Amino acid sequence: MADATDDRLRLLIERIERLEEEKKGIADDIRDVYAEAKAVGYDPKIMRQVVRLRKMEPNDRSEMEMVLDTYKAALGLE
Amino acid sequence: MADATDDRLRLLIERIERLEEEKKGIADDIRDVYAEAKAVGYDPKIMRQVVRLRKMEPNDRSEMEMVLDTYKAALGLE
Amino acid sequence: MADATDDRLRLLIERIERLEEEKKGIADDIRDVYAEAKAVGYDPKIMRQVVRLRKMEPNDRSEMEMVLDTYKAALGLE
Amino acid sequence: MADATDDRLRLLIERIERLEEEKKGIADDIRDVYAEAKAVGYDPKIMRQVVRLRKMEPNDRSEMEMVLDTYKAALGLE
DNA sequence: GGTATCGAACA
DNA sequence: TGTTCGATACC
Repeated sequence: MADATDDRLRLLIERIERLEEEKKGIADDIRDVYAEAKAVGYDPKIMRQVVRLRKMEPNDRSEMEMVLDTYKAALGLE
Repeated sequence: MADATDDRLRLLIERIERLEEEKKGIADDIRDVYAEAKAVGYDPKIMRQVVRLRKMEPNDRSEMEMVLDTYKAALGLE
Repeated sequence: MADATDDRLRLLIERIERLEEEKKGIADDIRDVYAEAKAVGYDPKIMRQVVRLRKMEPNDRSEMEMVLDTYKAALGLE
Repeated sequence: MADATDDRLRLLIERIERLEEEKKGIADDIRDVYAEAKAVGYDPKIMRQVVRLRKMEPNDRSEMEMVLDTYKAALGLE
């Protein structure tokens, strides 16, 4: 016999489950876009890197790329 | 000088970015629900286990729990 | 023209790479043990759960299992 | 009363646990090296990128970097 | 190979 | 402590 506490927990869990379904739906959409991009010749893996770079502040990105170049030079990478 | 190919890539990337924003919004909502649950005394970590269990087929779940109990007994867990 | 600073960075990187190789070797060993267990009929996924449970303090574990049972009851799981 | 089957499972689990301890020890060592590098002014996050790049085949890396530059140009990233 | 979960690193 | 990020496990 479910009491009030049980119901409160159940409602929270059900809200989470609904949200997780929505999230999964969107994740599927994203996957579809990558698949579509791949089908017309783009490299999904590199697209993911681009998305990551675009998320950064421009200043942070150029700063980061500058330091990265320094390290690569120090290690004979390229 | 952006050509048609550039635009196609850009459009794909922008679709992905919009979807990722939506996904993040929902992830934030989920986090909020767990925080709310924690605030009223529930344990978020255990709630996550429950969510996972509820995702499984009932038969699979009881099968899994039976085997787990067997292993625990074999190892003196509990 | 590598200077002293370059060398310092390189040495740090190389130490990390050696350690990562060792780590990978051990990860491979672990995977092999799970594969061996599976070959004689054990379920690797459930074994991982057992390993996780054994890592916990006995008090924490029984506490956690008690709460989990409560939640499951509240949600009609089992 | 533990039978032979119990013992076999126990031995497998214990082998895994020993290996996981070793693995954790090495992970700690790696963390220490990054901390040491940070203490003398290097950026651990970028060091991790360098380690990742050095893991790739040189050909794969330059190929990847070339495509990445193309995409960045197409998107006005720098 | 890709995604989701988990634990560690950092603020 | 809480969030973010990388590593790991599962599909």
